[in-house]
Order: sequence, then structure tokens, then C-alpha cells
Amino acid sequence: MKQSASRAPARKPTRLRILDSSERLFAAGGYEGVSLRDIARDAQVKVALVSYHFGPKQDLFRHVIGRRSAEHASRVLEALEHEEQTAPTGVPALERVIHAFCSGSFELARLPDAGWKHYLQLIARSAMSPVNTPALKPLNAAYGPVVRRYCAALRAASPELRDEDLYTAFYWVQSIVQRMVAETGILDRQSRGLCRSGDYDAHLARLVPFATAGIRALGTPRPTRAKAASSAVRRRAR
Amino acid sequence: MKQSASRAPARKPTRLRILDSSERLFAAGGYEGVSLRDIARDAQVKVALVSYHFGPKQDLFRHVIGRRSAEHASRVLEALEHEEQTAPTGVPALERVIHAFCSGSFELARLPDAGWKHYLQLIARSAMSPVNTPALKPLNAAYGPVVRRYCAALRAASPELRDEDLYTAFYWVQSIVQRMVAETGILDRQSRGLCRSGDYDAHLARLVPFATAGIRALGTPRPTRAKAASSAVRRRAR
DNA sequence: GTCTATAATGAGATAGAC
DNA sequence: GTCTATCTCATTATAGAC
Repeated sequence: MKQSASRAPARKPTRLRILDSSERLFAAGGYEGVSLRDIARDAQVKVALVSYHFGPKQDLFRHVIGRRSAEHASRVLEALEHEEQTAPTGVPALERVIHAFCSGSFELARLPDAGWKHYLQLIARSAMSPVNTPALKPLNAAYGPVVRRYCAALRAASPELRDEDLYTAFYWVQSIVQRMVAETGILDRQSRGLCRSGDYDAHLARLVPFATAGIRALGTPRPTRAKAASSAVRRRAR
Repeated sequence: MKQSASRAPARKPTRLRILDSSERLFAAGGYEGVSLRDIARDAQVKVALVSYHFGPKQDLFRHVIGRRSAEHASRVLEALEHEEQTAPTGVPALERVIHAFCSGSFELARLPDAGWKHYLQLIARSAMSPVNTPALKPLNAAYGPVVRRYCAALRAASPELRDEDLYTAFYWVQSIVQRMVAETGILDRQSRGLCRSGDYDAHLARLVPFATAGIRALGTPRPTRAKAASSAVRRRAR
């Protein structure tokens, strides 16, 4: 909390500038797509300073993740706990669980501090890699409890669902949330500007009923699944 | 179609081996995460041969995309056209449109030829980058018509939906499909082995009713959205 | 088509002066 | 903490012999 003595425009501390630049560039270019030199240039420091403060590149990357993962995870968890405390029966309804999960990330994505958006883009990107990104272990550690608690809440909210349906459906909700906070611009283009990536109010208002109805539909018995699969799979003309 | 004269184990042509290795490695490591040397080693050729056959790295990447994008796009389109031809009214029901879209990719993902899986992983990964991957323009060209045709079919199948809801919901279905064919292994771990990434029959049997019910729910009028947004957004304790 | 050789650049990391 | 200087290695790409 010490303040600079001069009247010169107070520059952010070096470590912070490096972290912010890393976060932004890693989110845009991926771990391998960004060099320490890119980061140093963006942060307006010499390259050696990056290594001095954070060691090897992998450690810098883990610092970027570790700076926000715990707070993100507790945010999402607290949203669920708030629902559990305010629900009359102690068991929040399905749509409240969905709402808590989605809004927990959406609220961070639209904060004026763009850092949160970059962080969320970064983990969305990391979660799409089929192979071990340097952040895989720390991410699992941070978000494992979140997944477990939400699965338990979903289980309580929809006892008619089978476990496989529940896990898969929750995975799909995660996929959608990560995709939206990634703000790739694809939706804006596909809709010719009708939908805007940053309109999280609209996304939330649509996603909650969409996911709720989708999950409920999995609980209602449906044809033996052989029918749905056979009709088009057999058409192998080409 | 010429066959080798000797009895030695027929090796695939060089260009093909390079393309297959590139596809596999790019899918796993991303464009920047894989070097031409990695590819040459995997394909068991000298590095110079890669440049000789495909020019600079970006051109190689575009060759990898271009080799399958047209066929993938027509597969997905043909699935829709087949539904349109067999539907009594000429307008396939919502769930048939969803089914056509998902099965069009799922069928390719589980072919014995792993190349298709790698290709699908690669485009799923590229679609998550917030910034221009070298494949962005060719991908838009190949899949633009697919998106337009499916949006039109969804519009015809659910006239009660607003355009914004339709575009967003279809974008979510795309997100889920891409996520599933990416086969990251995350779902397997979250479900502790209960769900398996490669079980596309199960995925399809769940995704069609999930998405159908989700989209239908967007057509039913719902509270002014101010309610859903206000209840939890205002809790900003931290 | 395939090879060796090499050019030209950029990468991550460290040593040591200030 | 910050800088300059440098080391070592890997990268893409090309030239030219076979």
C-alpha cells in the first residue's frame, strides 16, 4: 500500500504489469503462441525481468492461472451456497442451480477490469486442448470441488435423472459457459450482429431456461435410443 | 491407384504421411505448439521435404484443413437435405434438424480412420481461439453455408422463436458438438468413468432431446428477464 | 523427389555489473 | 530490482547436389 513519492504518473508495479500482459497475451495466443519477448514488450520491461520475477515460462503461466483460479472457484461455489441457504427446503430448484453456475462466471466476464475476461478466455482455451497444457493440474485442483458440489446439487434437484445423464448435461452447460466467456466473435458473425458476445444479461436469460428444460427432458423416459440412432446412421451413401 | 512393384510393406506416399502427421500433431498441440521438425520426425521424413511439398508452415496448416473441410461440410448439409426430402411436409421437425446436425459430425468422429477425429479436434480447437488462427478464413468459407442452411431449417421448424434466440441456441448446439468431438477426457474424469468420450451413440441419444427441449423452452414466453437477472446479480458481498 | 548443408532469426534462460 | 550482454538451442526456410 505504499504510494510513490513523486508526482509522476504512478505506474503499476512491475510484477503486476508482467502478469497482466501475460494474461492478456496468453488468452489471445495460447501458451506456445506467445513468447517471453512478446510479454516483455507488452509490459514495457526487459526480457530478463520476466525470468527474474517468475522463473521459467511454465511458472509464469501457472502464476497467471493461480492468481484468479481460487477466487473464481469460490465465487461460483458461493453462488450455489447462497441458493442453498435461501431455498425454503434447503434444496434449490434445478433452474436456481443452473443460474448460480452460469452467473458466477458471467458476472466476472463483464467486470470493467478486462483481466477477468482474459483469464476466463484463457481457461476456456485450456479446457479445449486434448493434451496437457501446463495449467491442467492446477486447474483440476481449483475447480474439482466446484464440479463435485454442483453435481451433488443437480442430483438433489433432479432425482429422476440417471448419473450419466446428469454428468453429461452439466458438462454441456460448462461447455456453453466457457464458450460464451471466450467471446470468440463467432456468434456475432453468425447472427450478423443480432447477438452480441458481451450481452451477458441476454445470455443468462436464455441459458437458464434452455439448460433447465434440456436437463428435465433427459429425465423423461424416451425411446430405447436404438431408434434415434438407426434412422440416419445407416445412410452411408458416400 | 498405382501399386508398388516390390513386396516391401507399401508405405503411404510422402505427402500423405506428412498431412496425416500434421493433422494429428496440430490437433494435439495447436498450430504454434508443433514445429515442422516434430511433424517431419513423426512422418519419418526430412524437414526439408515438408517445406518442399507444402511450402511455409501456414500453407501446410491450410492444406490440413482444406483436405477435409469440404467433405465434412457436405456431410452435415446432406444430412439436413435428407431430412428435408423425407419429411412429409418438406419441413423437418426440430429434433430431426438437431439430429442431422449432430450425427453429421458424430459419425465422422467415430470412424475407424482416426484422421477424422484429429481433424474435428483441430477445428474445435481453432474455433475456441479468440484471435485469427491461420485457418479462420478457410473455415468460414467452408462452414458458412452450413450455418445458414441450418438456421433456415431451424427457423422453419420453430416459427415461434425470435431470431436472437435461434442463433444463440444453435451456437450452443455447435459448441456442444465441437466439445464432444474434441474428446478432451474431461467428461470421463468428472463422471469418474461413468461417461466415455467415444460413446457417440449415447451422446446423440441425449443431445437430441436436450437441445430440442432447450430450444422449445426459448419459444415459450418467460418472465421479463429482469427478475432472473436481479436476484443474484445484486449480491456483491465480496 | 529426396537429400545435406546452412542461412537467418528468434527462442528461453543466466551471469554479473549497477 | 533492473539492466546489458551473452549462451545455447530450436525454429523456419532455402540453396544446391544427387
